[in-house]
Amino acid sequence: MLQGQRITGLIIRDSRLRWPVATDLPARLQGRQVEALKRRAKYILIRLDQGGLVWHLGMSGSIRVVTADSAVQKHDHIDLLLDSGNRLRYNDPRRFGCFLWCANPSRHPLLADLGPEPLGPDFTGELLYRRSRGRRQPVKSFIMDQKTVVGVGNIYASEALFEAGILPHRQAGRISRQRYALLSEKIRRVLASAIEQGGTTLRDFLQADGRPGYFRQQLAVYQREGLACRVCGQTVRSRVIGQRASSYCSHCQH
DNA sequence: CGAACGACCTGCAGGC
DNA sequence: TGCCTGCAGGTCGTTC
Repeated sequence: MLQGQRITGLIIRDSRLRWPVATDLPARLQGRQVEALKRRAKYILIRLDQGGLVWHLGMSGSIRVVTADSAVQKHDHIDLLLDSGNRLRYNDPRRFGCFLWCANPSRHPLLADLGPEPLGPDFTGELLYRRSRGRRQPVKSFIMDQKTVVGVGNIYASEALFEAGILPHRQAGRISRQRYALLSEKIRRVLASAIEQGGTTLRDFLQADGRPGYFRQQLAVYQREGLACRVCGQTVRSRVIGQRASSYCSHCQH
């Protein structure tokens, strides 16, 4: 339990992340008490008795709970020392994450324009429909835009569009209210299912406990280009949309 | 304003 | 075997 613990120190081994870790962070954090732990989109927000932290794991970051004598591994960037004697050790091979101090983490500018949580009550088909009017961009780009809804990355966007029977390159502004109702439902279902299975392991991604995620086994189109669609048998196709590989079944999706 | 796209970075796969 | 290239991912910042 992190809440209630006091921070006894911070070790910065490698400050190179998306933004350099501030050199005054150890001094700022020393002696602070953790008041609350929250999440918004993929940001971890830690409220302290004075200020707090905005922490993002990028795509390859992980945190493990270790003790002082645990061997340091490649890409271990930061240790957050706690008065329990444990440490939170942050490892991030690709350095896409960040570790930022903020006077009020939940009001950090990075969070200002984020759309609703996909599993929360504010995310509806009606919202997708309204926000998409007049938009000419592909629907896949639209749902991957964090201003539309947070948390829908390339894998889950591809899968949800397949489940909803919508072609990824279809113009967002030309999709009906009814189809967006279905799409919002599928986005929720796909994300909930992926979370249940511990995420999707591609190459080197692992869960916090070191086990792989098992959602990969039920991917319908993502990274299945050239293979038979699991529903109709037709070959899964792929094209680049918004600089991202996007696979789909042209028989099941319209 | 929306939209497109480059940039960041490393590990891995594939080709030679 | 070893080198080189290309790709993958999340999301900000810049440019059109």
